[in-house]
Amino acid sequence: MAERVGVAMNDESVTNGGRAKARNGDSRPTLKTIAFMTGLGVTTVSRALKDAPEIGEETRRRVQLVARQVGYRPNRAGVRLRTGKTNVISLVLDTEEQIMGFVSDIIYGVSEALAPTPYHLIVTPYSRLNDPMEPIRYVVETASADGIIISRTERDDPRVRYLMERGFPFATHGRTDMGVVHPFHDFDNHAFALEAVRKLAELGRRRLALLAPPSTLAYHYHTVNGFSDGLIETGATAIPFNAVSIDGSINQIRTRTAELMRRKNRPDGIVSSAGAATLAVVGGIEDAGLSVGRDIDVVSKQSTPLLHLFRPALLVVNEDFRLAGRELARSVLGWIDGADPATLQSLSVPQGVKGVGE
Amino acid sequence: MAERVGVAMNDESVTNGGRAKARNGDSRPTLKTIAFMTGLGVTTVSRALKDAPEIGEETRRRVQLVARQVGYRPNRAGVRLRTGKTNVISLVLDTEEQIMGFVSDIIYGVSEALAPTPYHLIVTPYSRLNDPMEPIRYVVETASADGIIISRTERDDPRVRYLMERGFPFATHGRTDMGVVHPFHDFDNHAFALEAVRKLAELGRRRLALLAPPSTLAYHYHTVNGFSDGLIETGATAIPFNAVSIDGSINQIRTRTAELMRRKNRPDGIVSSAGAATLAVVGGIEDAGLSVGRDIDVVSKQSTPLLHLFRPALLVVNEDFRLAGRELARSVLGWIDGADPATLQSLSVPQGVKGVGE
DNA sequence: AGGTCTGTCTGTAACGTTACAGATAGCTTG
DNA sequence: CAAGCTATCTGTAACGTTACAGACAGACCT
Repeated sequence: MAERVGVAMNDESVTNGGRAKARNGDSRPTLKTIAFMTGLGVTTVSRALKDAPEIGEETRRRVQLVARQVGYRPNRAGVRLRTGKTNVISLVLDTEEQIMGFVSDIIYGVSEALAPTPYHLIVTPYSRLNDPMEPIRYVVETASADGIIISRTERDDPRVRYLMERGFPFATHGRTDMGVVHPFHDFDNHAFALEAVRKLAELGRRRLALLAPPSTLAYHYHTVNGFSDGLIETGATAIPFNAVSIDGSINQIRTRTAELMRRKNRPDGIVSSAGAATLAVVGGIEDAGLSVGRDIDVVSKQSTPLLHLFRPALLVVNEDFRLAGRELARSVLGWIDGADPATLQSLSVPQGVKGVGE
Repeated sequence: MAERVGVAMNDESVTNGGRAKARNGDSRPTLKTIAFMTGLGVTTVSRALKDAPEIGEETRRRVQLVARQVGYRPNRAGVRLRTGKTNVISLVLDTEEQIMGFVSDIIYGVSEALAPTPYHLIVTPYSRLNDPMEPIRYVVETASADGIIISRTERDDPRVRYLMERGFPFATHGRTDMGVVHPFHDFDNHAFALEAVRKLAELGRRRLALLAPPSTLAYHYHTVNGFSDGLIETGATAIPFNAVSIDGSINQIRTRTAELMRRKNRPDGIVSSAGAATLAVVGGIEDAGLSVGRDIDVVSKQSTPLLHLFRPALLVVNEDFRLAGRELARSVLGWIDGADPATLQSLSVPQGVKGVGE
């Protein structure tokens, strides 16, 4: 048996005057409810709640008090229909993405940044095997979000071009190389690869291989360039990894690594751009009868501090994806709020190569 | 320079008659656009598009053709405001969740199931350190979704109680033990633990420890019961794990395991309920100077087939979280569509304990 | 012929919000 | 004292959709 709840109201069906028309207790309060309770017009209530200038101080306080009392929350559909503002950020994710939970870290990071705002996070999936433009077009055409966060950014990314043309707010995880200014957050992969090579050189390693991101992605180039710069600086030699990237399957990476390690001129140092891939690399090394830390050293990025449990001799550089999520969210929100995109770019600098326990 | 697009329309500001009022080419088409183009009323168009019965066959086809041509997509805000239907499913996630990407797998699974529907997925984060009811209340009170997916289900879960009372559609990841019928998807953790014990017994292991889920969660009990049943069946002995669950930190689990392994009556078999935790367990075992496969065997659940790369001797049982996501989505959608909740429960059966390469 | 039914189609109102264009009252100003 | 200002507050209309209550024609009965 339901208790009688709420304030008694004259639910007159006045169609034109409208002042007294209001819902009774059961459904959630609207502006009309508060208007009725305070004896004000809905317009006044609406403005009072958003601190508009032409509202009397006392009225404002009264309205806000009542609104708090009845637990008023603006109806998103109403706002959205009227203003076109969705209060939604769309995170576009590739469902082919492999293993290891950096995706959840990004999501949590974005959520964290969105929590104190009225924005909701909606996940828009796609498969990179199909058309990567499709989800972007969908969001823009149906205006289902106020901003978009993109990952797997390419050097010349059609999604970025499309969104720039339309002036639709977005931020990319990873920089592009298109000569256009847009918000992004990126990890400094050049610095990562450079420091990795330095570390390996320091350990006396001279023949280095790089397991890079797929060449379609922007940060492939940063990584490769950092690696090259490191080779030049240290005088070490590059041993090419045979047609495989961190996007390869576990088994593929493992096999290719084993092949590589059985060659005469095998590497004595490897730089790996992803934690999960590194597990496969180590598997391949050991398949070839060799041992990490003795025959070879491996420097790997990792997003979760687990690799040392695997092989204590591994060297790691941490990449914080939760931070990335936060920064990306801050960037899109900034753009939506009208900030200059040039000020919404951030780079996360690696904190150095670490051994076990460091 | 923008091309001239779209059909020329008389944008008369007829306020009452209304038939001819329509937008010109730039913004997205609405029912009014199609009504104008076909010469029909908006109501007719609306009904024709949803295959309502009282629309003539030819009219229906004509409307649908035009709609397709102009790329009509219903305005979500309009629908939502009018009908109260949000076409949104909320996935409520704990941001304290540790490591390893099973969260992304669930998200991808849910996305997959939602893709062919008009539903969007919104991620509603919370911290289990604060009030777990808060996100649920928020979604229900603001009617910001048509259905909710809950994880970290407890045996007697207040969220389930709350939602049942209000008849709000939801599905839980994990069963409850509350005597109420509600949709869920669960992995058969009883079977997992039972099979794990059997396998260990088969290998001659007699003193078994269990690293269980935290006792707040429903599947803690399934796991513990399966483990117990296995002990009874095989006559093996339980060695209690000292106050630690898979929710513990990596270091905590590692330390506790090492302590355990240094005791006189140390276990010669361990069952672990989570892949990430298992890495720590193995770390602890080796800290104590012992070796997996020789001094002890470990059976672990894993969501991503990576553990064998870590220690080939590990035994694993796979849990498919993408499948879980799909099933959870199907369950909520089913409830929303009015299906009997009793038919929306599913259990995923472990596919057996596997060694390397199996 | 008059009535009723059926198959199609129709306009109006409403969901909750905000932009806009006033309205009112009290004050100041010339 | 009229005119103008300022500080507050107001109602109406519109965003795009669907529920509802018809309206109209033609067919079918009696």
